[in-house]
Amino acid sequence: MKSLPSPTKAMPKSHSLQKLKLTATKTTTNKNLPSLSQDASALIISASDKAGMDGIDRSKIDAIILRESGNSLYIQQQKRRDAKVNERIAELQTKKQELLLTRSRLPSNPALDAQMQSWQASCPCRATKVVVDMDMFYMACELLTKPHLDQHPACVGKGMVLTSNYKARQFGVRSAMAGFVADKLVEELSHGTQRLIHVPSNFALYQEKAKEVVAVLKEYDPHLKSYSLDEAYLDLGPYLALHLQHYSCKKENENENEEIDGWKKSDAGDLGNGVLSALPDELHHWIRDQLTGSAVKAGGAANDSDMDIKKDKDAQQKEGEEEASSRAMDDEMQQENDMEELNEADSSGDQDLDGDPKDMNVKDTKRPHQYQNYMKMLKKYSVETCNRAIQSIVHHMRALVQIRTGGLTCSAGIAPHSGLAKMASDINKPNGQLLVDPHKVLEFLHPLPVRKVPGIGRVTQKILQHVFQVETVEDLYEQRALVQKLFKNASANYLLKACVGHIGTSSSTSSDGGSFKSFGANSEEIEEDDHQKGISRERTFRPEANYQKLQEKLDSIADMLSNDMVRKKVKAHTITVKVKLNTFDVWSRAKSLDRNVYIQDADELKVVANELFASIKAELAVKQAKSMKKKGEVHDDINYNTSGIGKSSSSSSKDASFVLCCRLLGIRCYSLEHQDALPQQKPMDKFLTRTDMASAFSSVKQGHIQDDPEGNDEREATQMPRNDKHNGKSGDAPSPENPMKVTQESYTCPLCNSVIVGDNDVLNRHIDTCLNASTVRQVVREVTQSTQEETMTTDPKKKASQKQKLTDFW
DNA sequence: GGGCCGGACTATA
DNA sequence: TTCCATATAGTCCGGCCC
Ligand SMILES: Cc1cn([C@H]2C[C@H](O)[C@@H](COP(=O)(O)OP(=O)(O)OP(=O)(O)O)O2)c(=O)[nH]c1=O
Ligand SMILES: [Mg+2]
Repeated sequence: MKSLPSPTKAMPKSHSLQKLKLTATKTTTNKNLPSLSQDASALIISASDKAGMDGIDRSKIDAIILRESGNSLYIQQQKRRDAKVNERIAELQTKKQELLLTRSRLPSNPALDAQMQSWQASCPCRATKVVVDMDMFYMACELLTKPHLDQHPACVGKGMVLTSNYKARQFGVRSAMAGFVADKLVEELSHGTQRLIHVPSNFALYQEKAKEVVAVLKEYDPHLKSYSLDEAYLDLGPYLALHLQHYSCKKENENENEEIDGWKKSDAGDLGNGVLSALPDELHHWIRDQLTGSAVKAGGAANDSDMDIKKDKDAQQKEGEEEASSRAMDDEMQQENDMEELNEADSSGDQDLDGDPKDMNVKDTKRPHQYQNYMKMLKKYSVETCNRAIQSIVHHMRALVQIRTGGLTCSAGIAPHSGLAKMASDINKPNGQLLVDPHKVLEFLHPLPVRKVPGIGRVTQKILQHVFQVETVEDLYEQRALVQKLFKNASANYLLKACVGHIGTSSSTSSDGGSFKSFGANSEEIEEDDHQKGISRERTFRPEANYQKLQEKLDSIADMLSNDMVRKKVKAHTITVKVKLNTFDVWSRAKSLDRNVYIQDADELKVVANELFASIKAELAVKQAKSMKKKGEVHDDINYNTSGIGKSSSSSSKDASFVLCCRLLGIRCYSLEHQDALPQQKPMDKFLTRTDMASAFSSVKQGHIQDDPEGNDEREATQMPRNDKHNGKSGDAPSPENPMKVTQESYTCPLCNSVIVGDNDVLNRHIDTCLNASTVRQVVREVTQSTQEETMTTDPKKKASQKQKLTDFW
């Protein structure tokens, strides 16, 4: 029912929007689930409205997607997920009613409004933050050598669409879509006229091209941040300042800049005289050298003495020319200052010149005074002048990217805040750019659908829509009082800041648990902890139920991950194993090693991973046992117990044993530390044993080129007899998995796998026994684990005790 | 009450 | 027939320990 309002198209330059304003009360009465589309499709399909200028009816696209998706296990899982979201929405609606009581809206909160005012006021007075986003990146890289492909709808990725060209987008084909669905879209919507071409992904190529792009961009901002291959966040403040300085020296077109003279003279003096007639290229080279020159110094210092940067401050200062600071001076920073001192924002920062302790104490290490100086310089020029200049600079920059990469185009957003720039970069998407005037932030922002705000995804959007009747950012602003009350701190703050344009770093949301996190803001603030937080590997495969085979897969993943860690020279303190059942339900279990214990070795990783995997299996068994007991009995239908655990094959006998059937396994490591920063500590060497064979992997390495995320490679898969229902359980080996089918009236306990003869009562009694054995979990763990003699483990003691229990239990 | 953990969720490319 | 990925990161909350 009620389909989501078709997302607005790629927002043409003019911000004509379509906010269906549902004024006033509207839902005061319907307490629960007003009009939540039980369809689930709301959360599942569409909702994206990417830049793919489509010429085809959106409803047709959605219809095909829905039809092709059918009622697959995947879709079923999506619906379960959607149902949970609906529950949350219902809860929020209730809370909202409690808050509102009879009122239609909350009274304004002066404190809140003041706070928002300050956020708004902290907006940098010039738009210098730039976000560069490559156009259909992967595809564009492929088109470089296969330009003919662009004449047809095409995409990168086989099983999954990683990205697509515009011809394909017209048919609704977009990122993260299943390949077969994409095929159908093209076939049907072109009336059989065209077929979607799939290009295998080639990460090495994308990385290579990305490197070329970054090389160009760094000439404009040596401190740029890029969070993915196709995106970069830069702050052209310094560049812009030097650029303007040059021209103002050249001709006095700007009256406003008097005080700035000091700067001009000292820094660009020579340029002012000798490069007056510098061509754009020469000017660029000069500025580039100015920036990179200092960047090198600053960068080096920063990297080396991460912790002592504060001390370096003096040193840096005397240098005078280094401006590494550009990074440090960030929206976020300003914001923080504003928060505490609720003033300034503009002109100030003089004090900073002499290491101000207060600023320092806050995590922020280096306080780029230099950066502030550049910003001060910019203020000497009118907003219009700055806008014009930076537009031109960015235009040249994009052209340079295209030239240096042999044809790749990109789009850019320019704004006073990185988040805004990010949003702006999407608007003139194919090979275009857009600047958000510092004075017209809200005019740009408010008409946009909230989904456009980085950090607000499908779920948050749905919540905002159904609980607050919020469609656009302006609607969100209007609901600020309620938003503040119903969302958790971090989330509420993020949303509130966002609706007044203060979009930098993000966070996550979801009011009662979720969270939305955004990405690094612009060039600074976050910078300091740019160290990797986690590293992981996961693999999807044809659903497999044989535990041993699954263990082998897990081991292989551990090998890959270990290699990655060795390459990156990091060790992990916490390991988590992720499992996706054939039902698409995901489970994970984590374990932190003993204090100060970090691992990297493949074999050690395998031990921990297997342990965790076993524990997942055990817990799922318990889960099934409980649900089974609750339901009163074991039946042989395809019970969809969300745990996704199917009972073993035997379709005839009432077999309660469960078979953990997964379609994906993954290992994630976090709490990372650089190996060199760790004391040699090899605690409990005796347990680590390690037959050195691990070193075998160290060889080769083609430089961690990310694997192809696009589902099916050519991994055997595809073929395989697959007997009807219940994916075939091959003749399981000795593993406890598929207990030989038992004759009628006998059950197999999902916990201990022992065969129980008797009726349901008997079975339930037995299950109770198993469940009551508080040690079940550990037991199972031990069992599966025991196979790996030499269990290293970080807790030899605990291990021992478990072993004890194990023997007791059994 | 602070800090660490673990597990579920959300988000982005 | 086939038949929905991979890698990273941040938030929130309940538990547990001290
Ligand atoms: C969105 C998305 C992108 N990607 C990859 C493929 C994309 O080419 C690359 C960059 O993502 P995007 O910038 O989101 O998309 P794009 O560059 O292909 O197209 P656009 O012109 O709209 O910017 O990241 C994925 O692998 N999975 C995803 O879910
Ligand atoms: Mg892109």
